[in-house]
Amino acid sequence: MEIDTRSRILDAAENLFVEHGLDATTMRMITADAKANLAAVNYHFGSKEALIEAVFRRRLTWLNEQRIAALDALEAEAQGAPLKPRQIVESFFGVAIRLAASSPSGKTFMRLLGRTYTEPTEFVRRFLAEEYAGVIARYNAAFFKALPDVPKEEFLWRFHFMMGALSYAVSGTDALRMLGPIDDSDPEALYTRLMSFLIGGLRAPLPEIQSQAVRKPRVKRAA
Amino acid sequence: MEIDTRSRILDAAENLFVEHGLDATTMRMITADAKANLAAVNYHFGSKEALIEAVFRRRLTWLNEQRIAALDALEAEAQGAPLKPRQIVESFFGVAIRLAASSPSGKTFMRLLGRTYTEPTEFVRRFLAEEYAGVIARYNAAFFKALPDVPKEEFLWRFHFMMGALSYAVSGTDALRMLGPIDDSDPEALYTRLMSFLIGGLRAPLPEIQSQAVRKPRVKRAA
DNA sequence: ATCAGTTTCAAACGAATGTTTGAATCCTGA
DNA sequence: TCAGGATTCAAACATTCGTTTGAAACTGAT
Repeated sequence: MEIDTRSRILDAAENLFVEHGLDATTMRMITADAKANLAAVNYHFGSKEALIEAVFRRRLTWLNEQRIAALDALEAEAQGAPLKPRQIVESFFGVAIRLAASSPSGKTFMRLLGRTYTEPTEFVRRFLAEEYAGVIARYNAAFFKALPDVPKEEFLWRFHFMMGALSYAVSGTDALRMLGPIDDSDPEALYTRLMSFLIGGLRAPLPEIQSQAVRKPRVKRAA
Repeated sequence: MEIDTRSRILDAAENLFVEHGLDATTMRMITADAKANLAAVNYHFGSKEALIEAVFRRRLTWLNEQRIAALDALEAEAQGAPLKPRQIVESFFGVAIRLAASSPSGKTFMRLLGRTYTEPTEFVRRFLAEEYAGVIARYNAAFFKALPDVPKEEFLWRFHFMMGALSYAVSGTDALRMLGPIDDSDPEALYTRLMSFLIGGLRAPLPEIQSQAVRKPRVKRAA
């Protein structure tokens, strides 16, 4: 037994959460996989909820730091000029895809994360929002600077759609496999494929929304 | 009490499944909401799993029949000529969006469905795949006829990405709300927004995948 | 070698789960 | 009107869940 019990539990939990979901993964499954006693989770983490939070925080904090750093680097290089939308998208989603591609456990985590956005469990959503608040604010500002003509609401929706595509991209190809024979062994290819799709969606002509309120000035092309 | 117990249970279960997830929704919550006795679910459906299956089948069968019908209508009108990719996408995703927009319970169901694609529960995935098999085959054929130059694998990936965007589009704006103030009250606007995004993604330039195998002849534009 | 602090362990806890039971009640057709 | 099947009901079933407990085992510094 090389690694300490705490880390073994984190790893085992991460894998089991992806495979069975948060609720369906029991303490007994986790401790059995981690070759630890049943009481070990409560001893090291306090509760199952605290363990879930620890599993997410371990990776998510790092992930969002990387995103901020990527944006910092881009903005430093641009010296005050607006970034290209493509650069912004690539820095945000690229970090995620690369994490998924870097290691089996990274992929495991990204699958878990993608699924959790829509998970209705209250406390998970709460600290997810909390963990994301800073990053979103930064990227929002960068996008508004890059595309001042695009209404903020339109961009938010597209960002939301992009998150959905990312989620499915990493969230396992189980659903995809039922559509036909698929090769998902090449992470680099996945990155390229997803990026093309995301940029295509982002740059699509803005729809003409028939709003109940006064119509905003129309912009034909997003970027 | 107008409606019969069986229907009341189906409606209550559908709502609760969206709000709390499949596992976290208990028989006691369902029967309480449906104003029925605890034993009623087992009496009318046999088990909780059978109830879940019934909840999905009630809507999903109808949904996919609509999709087939929409495709039939388009192909009849085209008289053997290939359809435009935009038509195909609109007929597949449009049916889903319209169901979500048609009624509160329709929206409820679409949110549930979107979340379930990535749900790891074995038996749910199995009959989901089974229910989708026919539709996917039809749409695959239509797409290949419309875009014979696009490698089937590329299209499958983009279809997968589009499903992700659809999922997030309907799967509640809980996640979206944490990004900023959002108005999701207008289903028509959502339909238009999502369509623009999907078509933009579908028509994006094909990525140049550096495959390990022999490179397929490259096509610069998908459609 | 001793001992305080940390970690592991087997066992049990109460609460909540899906399901079953058998009697009570409702409804319908003869 | 009344028998008989369909439905509802309160109660209990066996399991399983996350958590707690108190003793045993281990660890490293004095």
